[in-house]
Amino acid sequence: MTSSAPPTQPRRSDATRAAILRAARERFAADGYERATIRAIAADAQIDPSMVMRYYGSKEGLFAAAAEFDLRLPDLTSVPPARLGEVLVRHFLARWEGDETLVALLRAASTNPGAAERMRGIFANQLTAAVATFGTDPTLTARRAGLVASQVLGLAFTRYIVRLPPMVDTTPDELVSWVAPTLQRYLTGTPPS
Amino acid sequence: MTSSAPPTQPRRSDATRAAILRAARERFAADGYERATIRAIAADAQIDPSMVMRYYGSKEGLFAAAAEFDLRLPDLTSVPPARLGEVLVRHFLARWEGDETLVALLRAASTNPGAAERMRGIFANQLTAAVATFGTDPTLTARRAGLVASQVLGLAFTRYIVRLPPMVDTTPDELVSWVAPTLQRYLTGTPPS
DNA sequence: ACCGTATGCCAACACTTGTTGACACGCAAT
DNA sequence: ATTGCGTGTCAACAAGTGTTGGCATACGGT
Repeated sequence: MTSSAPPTQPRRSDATRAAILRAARERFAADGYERATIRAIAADAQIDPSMVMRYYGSKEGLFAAAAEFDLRLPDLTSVPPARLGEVLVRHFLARWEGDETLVALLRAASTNPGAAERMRGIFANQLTAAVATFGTDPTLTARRAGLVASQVLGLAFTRYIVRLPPMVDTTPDELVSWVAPTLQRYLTGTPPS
Repeated sequence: MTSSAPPTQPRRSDATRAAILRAARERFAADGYERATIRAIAADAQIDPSMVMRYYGSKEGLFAAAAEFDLRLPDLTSVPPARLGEVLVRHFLARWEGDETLVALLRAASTNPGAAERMRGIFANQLTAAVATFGTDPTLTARRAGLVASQVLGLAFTRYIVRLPPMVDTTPDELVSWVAPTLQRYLTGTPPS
């Protein structure tokens, strides 16, 4: 997402590349890595399967391009410490509802080692970095971030992947008010004995 | 798991059937539904692929048999209400570490609609039923159960599927003490405004 | 001993997969 | 007009998939 490309002049095939990427994200999000076939993606993008290979090299390469993702975490230092949990849940929910890339990554991460590795990278780097910005015991930072990830990914998993009815039917606002205190404690709570 | 079969007399092929089921669970847990091939499962069980078809009908049938699962939730009415969260996390962790069936189901549920449906059934029925045993507002029971599922499945997802390092390295006891208060609030906490 | 049946293996089918190479068209520069 | 190259289509390959039918063998009941 939002790649800052070097000032290469636009190619005539940019529209096709974008169509492929869009179709790929949809299919990966809906079907997972293995069920999303290059033929189906090409059909959605209304081009020939061989174009996918030419522009992205392989299925793995296509997925790597389609699963580029930035959590776009806000600057947590400018957030009132007591509202960290609320801000985080709300941000994650908005990020998920508005961009299916993360759902694609989530689905694929269950079965594709490369996707799992990327997911690990995203949360280990971006989330842990954000948690580290406000000064708590540095030895606990990784664990706090991991716990936050567990609740936030569990929320996404039950709501967007498994689609548990109570999690699908609940409004984002209600989810925020239930889950925010959890993240708040994971982030700033005193470690249990 | 632990199926209570009618008193049919033991077949000579029971050992083979069991070997297939064991290999299937391992493969489904390690690779997910689509990457776990019948040929690989048969090779693990040291029999011919056609035997799998004869005894389980199809790959879907094999998965259905291999993913039979009971959460074995304890009787929550005999638990001190203040310790419900702790008891639940500990139970889930133990259940996961000791039986790879749930991991198989979890992996498969990401890409296989049937597996997702089964996962929904398990949590909608077994967990919701357990939550309903202690009397809270019945209109909130499903939501409470859903929230518990989100945290518990997120724990499993980050620890066993994506394998986020901080979640893998943390001992079960530490996880319990962090997560128990979360479940406790989801189960018995007053609903937020 | 005989016979029906359960158990197992082998070979093959029909299909889908990712991937590749050859060939046609159209644009831009010379 | 001609050359080169980017863009696109078509057909095909090799490998792997779930699945099926036929055939051998060994067991259990009579």
